[in-house]
Amino acid sequence: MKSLEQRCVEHGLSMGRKRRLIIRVLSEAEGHLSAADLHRRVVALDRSISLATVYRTLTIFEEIGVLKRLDFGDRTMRYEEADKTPHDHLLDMTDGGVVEFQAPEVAALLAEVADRLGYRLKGYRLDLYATPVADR
Amino acid sequence: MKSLEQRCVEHGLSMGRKRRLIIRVLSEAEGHLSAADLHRRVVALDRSISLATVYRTLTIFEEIGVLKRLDFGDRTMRYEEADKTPHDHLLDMTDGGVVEFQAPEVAALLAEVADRLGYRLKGYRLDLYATPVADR
DNA sequence: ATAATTGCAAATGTTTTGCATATCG
DNA sequence: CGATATGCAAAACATTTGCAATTAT
Repeated sequence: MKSLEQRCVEHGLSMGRKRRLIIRVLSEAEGHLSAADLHRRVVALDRSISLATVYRTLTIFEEIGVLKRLDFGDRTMRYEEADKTPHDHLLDMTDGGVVEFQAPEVAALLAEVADRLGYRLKGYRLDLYATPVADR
Repeated sequence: MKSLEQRCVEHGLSMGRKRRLIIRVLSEAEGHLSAADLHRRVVALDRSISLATVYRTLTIFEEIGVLKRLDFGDRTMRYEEADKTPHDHLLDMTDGGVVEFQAPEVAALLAEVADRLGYRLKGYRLDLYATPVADR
């Protein structure tokens, strides 16, 4: 699988030391990072990297399709790798945790719904809010 | 159906002139209003009503369950009446329009998906992004 | 050398808040 | 009167941007 860096080069981005560092942190990170999250981690390795750079990098990476921007309804955007298999999010209301899941049937149904309305589905955004079932 | 004002009284809110005015504008409005939208309309009737009051009113109304807060991913929150029949939103990518639709099958499927993950579905948020089909 | 990237501080845009004043019950 | 609600200006935030300085190619 192509590395983030390779994909940057393909898009004609120059690869400075700081950008490399951000890429490294991104590659090692799990889950859904906000700009502040990422900045915190990156600053731990090089305290000269500014928040503005982190924002600019995230924006660029979203534009070249390396990251996907997530919006969970609080007012901070989060990012995740774009090339993961498509999935949606279930938000655990008891602890704020995020469970990822795949549901091809859902996508199929949504496409059909859009079709009924006279539209072609280009994408969707689905977040489930749920509480864990006790017995298990 | 209970009026907004009735529901406010039930929650022990006092009903000043300005709040009544905001309620009136809200009742007559259609669709998904932002705080700025609402303020614009309200100010047309009484230019002494501040944006802060509009925000405070929206927050209160959401807390007492009269309004539902919507987040379409741009960074301004919108509100709609909470007691409308449940529905989701399809966003027309060509003109930014919002089409509301009902899809009980979707809700049913989502509940089942949550169940498979060991959760009980409490709510969800679904936005479809789509383009109109030309021929029709 | 030329173009891309960055830090900093200032600017944005939305929403919230402290406090004194006005209004409600 | 005591409790709420409001206006105003300032504060909070997340995010973006202008510009001069640094780094990449």
